[in-house]
Amino acid sequence: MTEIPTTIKNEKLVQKRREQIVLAAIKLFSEKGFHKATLRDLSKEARISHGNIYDYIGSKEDILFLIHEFMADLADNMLNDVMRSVVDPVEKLRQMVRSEFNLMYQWADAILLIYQETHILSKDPLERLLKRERDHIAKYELVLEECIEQGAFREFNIRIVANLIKMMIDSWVLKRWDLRGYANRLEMERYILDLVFNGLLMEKGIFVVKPCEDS
Amino acid sequence: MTEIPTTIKNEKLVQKRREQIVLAAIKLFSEKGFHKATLRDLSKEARISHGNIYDYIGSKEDILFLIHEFMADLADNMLNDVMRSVVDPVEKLRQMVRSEFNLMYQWADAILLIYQETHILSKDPLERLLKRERDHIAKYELVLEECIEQGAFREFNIRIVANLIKMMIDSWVLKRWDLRGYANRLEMERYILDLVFNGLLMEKGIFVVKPCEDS
Amino acid sequence: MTEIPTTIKNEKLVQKRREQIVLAAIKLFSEKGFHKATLRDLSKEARISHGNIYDYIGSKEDILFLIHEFMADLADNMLNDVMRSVVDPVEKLRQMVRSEFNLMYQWADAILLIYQETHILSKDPLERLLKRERDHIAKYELVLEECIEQGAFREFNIRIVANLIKMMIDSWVLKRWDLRGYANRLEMERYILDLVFNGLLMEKGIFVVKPCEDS
Amino acid sequence: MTEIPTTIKNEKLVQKRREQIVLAAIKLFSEKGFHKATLRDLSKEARISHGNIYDYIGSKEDILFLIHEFMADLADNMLNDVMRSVVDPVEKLRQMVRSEFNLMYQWADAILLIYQETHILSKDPLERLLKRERDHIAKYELVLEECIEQGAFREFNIRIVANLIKMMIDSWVLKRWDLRGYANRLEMERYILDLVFNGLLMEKGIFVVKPCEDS
DNA sequence: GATGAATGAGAATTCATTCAT
DNA sequence: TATGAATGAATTCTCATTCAT
Repeated sequence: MTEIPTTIKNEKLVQKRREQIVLAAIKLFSEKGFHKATLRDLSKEARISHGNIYDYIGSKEDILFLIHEFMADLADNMLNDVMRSVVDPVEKLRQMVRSEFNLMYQWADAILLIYQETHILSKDPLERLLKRERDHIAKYELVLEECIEQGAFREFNIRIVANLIKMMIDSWVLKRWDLRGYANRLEMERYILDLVFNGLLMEKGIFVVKPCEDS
Repeated sequence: MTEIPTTIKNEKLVQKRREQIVLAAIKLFSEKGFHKATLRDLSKEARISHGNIYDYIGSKEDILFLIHEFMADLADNMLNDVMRSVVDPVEKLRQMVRSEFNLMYQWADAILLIYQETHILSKDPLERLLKRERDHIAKYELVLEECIEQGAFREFNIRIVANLIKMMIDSWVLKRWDLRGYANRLEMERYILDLVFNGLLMEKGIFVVKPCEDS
Repeated sequence: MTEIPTTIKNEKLVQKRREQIVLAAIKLFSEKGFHKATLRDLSKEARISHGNIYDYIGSKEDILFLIHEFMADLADNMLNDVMRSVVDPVEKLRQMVRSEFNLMYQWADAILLIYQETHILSKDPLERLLKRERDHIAKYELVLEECIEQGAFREFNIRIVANLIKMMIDSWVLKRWDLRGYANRLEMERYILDLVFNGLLMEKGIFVVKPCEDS
Repeated sequence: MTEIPTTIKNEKLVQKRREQIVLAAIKLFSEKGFHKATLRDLSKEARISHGNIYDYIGSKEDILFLIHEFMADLADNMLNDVMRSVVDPVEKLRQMVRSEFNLMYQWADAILLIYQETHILSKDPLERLLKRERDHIAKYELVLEECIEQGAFREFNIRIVANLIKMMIDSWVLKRWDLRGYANRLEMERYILDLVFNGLLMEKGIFVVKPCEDS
């Protein structure tokens, strides 16, 4: 599925070494940033000789892509599990948010890295990455649609809501310095869901947000 | 206010040259990324000679900081204007969101840059940057508080909501590839406010988000 | 006769594998040059596994030496055949030139390679190589001597003429880009012999090349 | 005339530094070969910092091209001088050969280098190089033509003779190990001219080299 | 203040060679 | 014998930064 070139024939070994590389890279790149981390450091961290690394990747940039694939696989599995095991759509959404939080909590470094460094990728891998991100968001869209069909949610632009929800979850990573200490992970989940479900207004319909001509 | 060192006495000139540098840097860093853009390119773009740049900054990194200061100044002025000219807190919030969108629309590149590259900054300038970000969010907190006091909004963790709102606005830049084509800027403003104000649920209170023990 | 080390006992196998290697190397080195051609490519071309090559050679450099030995063997056999089968010395010379051309025509790549890359060899193998080149030229010297003794050729510095003749033949390879299209192989043979035998002057003796003090 | 890229604006300086580089390169590449000589060594030899070298060339390969240009300029000037100052065509040819020898004597290393390493050049510079070589040979062709017109030389394929003469001269460099000790430079000149003018045969026309069908 | 030539540390990458299986 | 994974020395080139003019 991944087309990163390798000269190694043993597939199992490729899998294993790449995981070594990815894990070491998440750690190192998070500490020093992608550019300041050298492949020499990385090879030490991954316990692979630095020449050998190039038997498993084509360039330093590829590692960024591998990190994303790694995370995307985790996220896919996770959401698929939830979507399979929960029936009620609103509850499903709730569980998805919770799982996403769980994942993010464990892999905060990797997720931040993805936000910060993947713009470095060249056209092709970048497109693949965006495609996978898109597919991820699409799972939320699916559930939102079910919520609306079931009559629990009012009509809304589904894609936008899906993205906004994902964004709010990610804010836990992107704004950690400003949020930590003000809520723990569980509260944060709750706040987000509460906001998304109920909004801020005291009374429904009091404040109608009208279409507005530009200033 | 800025402590970036300069050997130049004429303050006006410093101001002017630094703006040249910042504007050129936003363009260049956005196109190529901070690391791939060289100071040679930058000096060409800024129409300042190569060596002369170092009379106005101490290091390449400083430019990142200057970009943030530049943007933060713009944002401050903007929000201050709104807060001064509007009385009703809910309306004030609405106008703030709109202004923020306006700014972001014009400076999308710079904002993305700040998300992606400022992690490079070393401790001191990074702390100053975070402080300014904090102050920016604090303005939203202020208004949210007013909304609650006035009885328009229910009680909520203000800091979190403020961050979530800012995050949703920024999603327009961070997820542009997934949102563009699904809403224009004005619709996006509306969607966000609608979501924040009213939530998704058909009927208020139907779905109570309970505190939840962890899984 | 060749002292390139090998760990392999079976001599026939050594012979066979080395020929695989030499033929692949001529092709590859000619296409890419000695340095840009990697042993990985070579092993693919030679259909020998990467590591196995080192059971038949000691270093990449050795391959260059093997190529020369291979060519020198061919050339020796060829000249020996001619020298054995022709009696008249002038005719013998003529046939030698022709055979040399024939060989060169088939192995142009290898001969060019030898001119271009053997300077890489280290002292010992280089000396052996030069020795064999010397022996090759010596065969021409032998025949030239016969021609003079027989009274067909006038006295001349034999070694120099022998080298000049060989050089002219090789020019077909060394200057192919400038000669191809101006003469085919057969004409070229004829031109060279004509020049060597008759010179350019209309009338014998008109232009005496005098010993000359330097400018 | 040379399109090798430079970031330096002062043309005189470019000229000067490039000469430093070329002279150092001839020495170093001759000693170690193009590939084994590192740019670090070169920079030391040329007394230019190794970063600075890249302000005058685009890549290591370019140096090879510069060497050829340098030599070709020398050769052009030299031949032009002779052709301008001598009238009699046969004498002109003689002087050209002598001058060529002179040049080769001083720059033997560079000429060998050109034979051995320029095949490394990529398409474009290689074509330019071959063009200049062609132009060089063409000067001999011109003079040969005059010799024929004047009735001194018999008809012959001019391009081929021109190349053969040049080749014989170069043999002094290409086969130095086999010729040195057998003739000094002045004798060598004489031998070549004698051979080219008079041929080897005792009597003119005794041995007619016939067109020959292939074997 | 401005210019642009010079410096040199540093990094990714390649590949001949080794060696366990 | 053969395979192919692993090693690590070595090298080109880049570019932030300095400094003489």
